[in-house]
Amino acid sequence: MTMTSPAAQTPIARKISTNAVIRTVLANRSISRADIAKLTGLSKQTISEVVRDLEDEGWLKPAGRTDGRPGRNAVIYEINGRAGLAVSIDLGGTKIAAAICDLLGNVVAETKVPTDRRGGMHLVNQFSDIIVELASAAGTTADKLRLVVLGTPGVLDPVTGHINVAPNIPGVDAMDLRQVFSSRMGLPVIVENDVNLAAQGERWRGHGVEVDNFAFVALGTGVGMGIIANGALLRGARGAAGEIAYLPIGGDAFDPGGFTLGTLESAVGSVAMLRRYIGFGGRNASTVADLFAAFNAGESSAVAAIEETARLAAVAIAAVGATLDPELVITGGSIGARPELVNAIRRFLPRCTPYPPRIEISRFGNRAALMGGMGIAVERMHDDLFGVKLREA
Amino acid sequence: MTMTSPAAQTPIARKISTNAVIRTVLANRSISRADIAKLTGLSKQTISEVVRDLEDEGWLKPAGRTDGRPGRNAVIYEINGRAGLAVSIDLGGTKIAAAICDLLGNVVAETKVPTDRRGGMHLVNQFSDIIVELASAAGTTADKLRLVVLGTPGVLDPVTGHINVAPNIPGVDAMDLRQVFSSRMGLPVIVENDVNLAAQGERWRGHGVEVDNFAFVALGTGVGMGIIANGALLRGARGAAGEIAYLPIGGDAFDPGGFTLGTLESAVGSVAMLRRYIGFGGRNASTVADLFAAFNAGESSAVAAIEETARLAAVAIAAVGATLDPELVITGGSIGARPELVNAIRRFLPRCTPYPPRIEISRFGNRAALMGGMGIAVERMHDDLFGVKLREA
DNA sequence: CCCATTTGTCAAGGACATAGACAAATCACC
DNA sequence: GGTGATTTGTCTATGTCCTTGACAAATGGG
Repeated sequence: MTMTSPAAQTPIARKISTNAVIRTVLANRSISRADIAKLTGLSKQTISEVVRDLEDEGWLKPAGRTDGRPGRNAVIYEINGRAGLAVSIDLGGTKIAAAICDLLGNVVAETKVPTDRRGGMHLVNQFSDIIVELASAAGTTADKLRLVVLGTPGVLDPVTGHINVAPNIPGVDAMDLRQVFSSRMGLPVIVENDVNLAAQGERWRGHGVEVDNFAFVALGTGVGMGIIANGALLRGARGAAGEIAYLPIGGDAFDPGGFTLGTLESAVGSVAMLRRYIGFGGRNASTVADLFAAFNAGESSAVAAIEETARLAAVAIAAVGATLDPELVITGGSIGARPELVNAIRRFLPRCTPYPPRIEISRFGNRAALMGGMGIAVERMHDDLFGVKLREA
Repeated sequence: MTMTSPAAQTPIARKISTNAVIRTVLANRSISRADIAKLTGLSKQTISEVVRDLEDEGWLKPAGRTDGRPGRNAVIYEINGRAGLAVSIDLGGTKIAAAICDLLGNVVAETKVPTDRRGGMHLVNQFSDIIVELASAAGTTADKLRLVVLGTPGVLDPVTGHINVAPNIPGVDAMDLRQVFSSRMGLPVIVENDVNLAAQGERWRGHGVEVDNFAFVALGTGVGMGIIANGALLRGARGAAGEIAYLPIGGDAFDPGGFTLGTLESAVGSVAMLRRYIGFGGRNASTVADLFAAFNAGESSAVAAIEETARLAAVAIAAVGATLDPELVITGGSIGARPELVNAIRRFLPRCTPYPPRIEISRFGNRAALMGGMGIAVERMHDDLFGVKLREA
C-alpha cells in the first residue's frame, strides 16, 4: 500500500478518469463499480481498472455487497478514510481545542487544554505535544499526518504571513508562527483567522451548507466576521475582510479612539455591554452570564443594556447586508450565541434595513472554528490527493 | 469554415489540448506553433494537428512569419477576432450607449443615442434597431452576433430575473426584459446591473487589472457599488450586493424614510449635495456643474457642501473597507468622477479608518459600464467556444 | 557557400478509452 | 428446485490521441 498521490505521473486521461471515480465515490459515500460507470459515463472496463489501481494504493476499500435486487450482486466500494489524517487546532486566549480527522471528515481524536500563557515558542511546544498525544489516541503517529490547520485570533497578513494578534496571546505577532510550527512538525501548516474558520465550519457541515452567501458574526469580548461569498471564503486584500470591529457604527467615526479598539467593538463588545449596564444603574452583574441572568429576571438596566447592544448589532448587520447581501447571518461567540440577544436583533433588523437576512445561532457553538479547520483540512487533502492538475508548472 | 465550437464532440484529451492551444494564443496575442509546443509542454506533432484543425474551422489565422533569428522562420498564428462578435448595451436614463466587439475585445462599431422615454417595448425596439445598425457598420448582420450584454440601473433578482429599476426608466420592472429581448433578437442576452458592469470594465482593462479585491463606487443622482472579490463579481443572495444606498450612514438607521430612498443615498446623492448647499446659504448653483464651479471659485457654501458630502462618502468607504478590505476603491458617476470631491475623500479617509484603501477615479468615465459589458461578452464567448466541459450533464 | 539552428512533418509505438461478447451470480416465479 | 431475466464484471478487439525520434526544409552568420 504505497501512499503516494494516486495516478502521480499517469497521463492526463487516466488522471481525469481517476478523479471522476474518486469524486463519485466521495459524493455517494459507498457505491458499486457498475453505478460509478453509469454516473461518470465511462465504460465498465475503465472503471474496473481505475478502481483496482485505487484499491491497490489504499485509497478505496470494498465495503460489502448489494443484495435484494435481481441480478448478480455488486461489490460496494468506499473511500478508505484512514488513507489521510489531518489536525485542526483552535488557539484561544484561555483554551486550545484540537482534533484529528480523517479523509472523510470523521473525528478520530479530540482534546481541549488550557493555553500556555507564556506564549511564543511555548505554544509551539504545546501544539507539538498535543499532536503527538492525539496521534497516539488515534492509533497512529505524528509523521503519518498530512496537514495541520491552525486557527488564531487576529488578522493574518497574506503577504508577510505574520499575525497581528489581539492582546490575548503574547509573543505570537513577533514570529512567523506558520513557518516555525511547520518546520518543527515537518508538516504543512495553514494558519487562518478563527472567525474565518468558524464561517468555514458552518459552510462545511452547519447552517451554511448550500448557502453561497452568508456571514458568521462573532460577538464576544471582541467582534469579528467571517464571510462566505460566492461559496468561498473572502479574505480581502490584507486579510482583514470581515474585521467589523472598525465599522464606523455606534460612535463617532472620526474619534481617534476608534483606531485602537475599533468603533463598533467599543460599542457592542461584552465590555461595552457591561459598562452600559453599570451606566444604566445596574449593580448586580459583573460578568456576561450575570447580565443575562439579570435580563431573564426582568431587571430593567439589564434589559436596556442588552436591547441597546442588540440595536447596534442590528445596525452593523444592516451595514454588512447593504454591502454583501447575504442570505443568512450566523451568530456566535460568548454573547452572539445567546438567544436573548439574537431574538432582540431579529426584532430590530427589519426596522433598519429593507432586506433583512435570516439570522441563525451557530450550530457548533465554540467548536465552530475547530470544525472549520477540519473542513479546510479535508478539502485540502482531497485537492492534494485527488485533484486534477492539468499542468505541473 | 464551419462556425461551431471547436472540438465539439472530440474526445476529452483533444479537447484539453485544443483548449490549451487557444489559451496560449490568447495569452500571447500571436505566436508560432513551436512556441506553443514549448509553453504547453505538448509535442510539436500534436500542436500542428490542433492548429490545423483550428485554422480549418476559422478560429485561428496565420499572421506573418518570424525573422531575424537563426534557424528556419516560423509561421505566426493569431486568434481570428472576427470569428465571434458580441454586443454591449448600457441603458441609461437619458442615453443608450452600445458597441459591438470581437473575440479579442476590439471595438468594431460604437454608437450613442437618446433613450426612448416611453420605456417598455419601445426600448426593446430601440435596442433592436441599434443592433442592426451597428452590425451593418461592422460589415456584418445581426444574425452573426453571438451574445448581447445589457447593463441597466436597478437590482436584478437572480431568481425571477426581474429588474427593480429606479424611477428613471418606465415600464421595465413589469416585464421580463431579458426574456423578451432575447427572443426578439434570437440571441442569448445577459442583463446586469450597470455599476456591476462598470466594476467589470475596470477589472477587464482599467485600474482593476490584476487587482483581485476592489470596489467601484458610483456617486451621482443615486449611489451604488460594484464589488470584485477574489477576482470575481460579487452579486449576493438577491443580486443586491453593493447596494450601499441603504448603508445606515449619514442619517438615522431607524428612520422609515431611509427605506424608500436609502439612508446613505439621501445623504450623499447629488440632490442631497445641492440641498445642503442651499441650506448653507448658497444661491449660485442649481446643477452639480454649477456647484463645482462655485467650489473652484472658493464660495464657502459650496466648499462646505462638497466637504460634508466627501466626509460622509469617506465614512461609507470606511464601512465598506471594514467589511471587504479592498485594495482599491474606484470612483465614478457624475460627482464621483470629480477630482475635487475625490481629493476631499482622500483627505478624510485616513482619519476614519486605520487601513484606508487606495482611491482612483474611473479610467473610462461614463464608458465604464459599456466596457464591462464587452469584458463579460468576450469572457463568455471564450468560455462558450473554447471552454473545456469535462461532462455534458 | 557551409554550418549551426530552428521549424515542421513523417512514421512507429504506447497508453487509454470504448464496444461488444461472454461468463458468473442472483432474484422471481412456477 | 429449476428456469429465465437481470445485473455484474472480465476479456478481446479496435480506434484515438499523444510522444519520440528521425529527417527534410528554411534561414542567419561567418
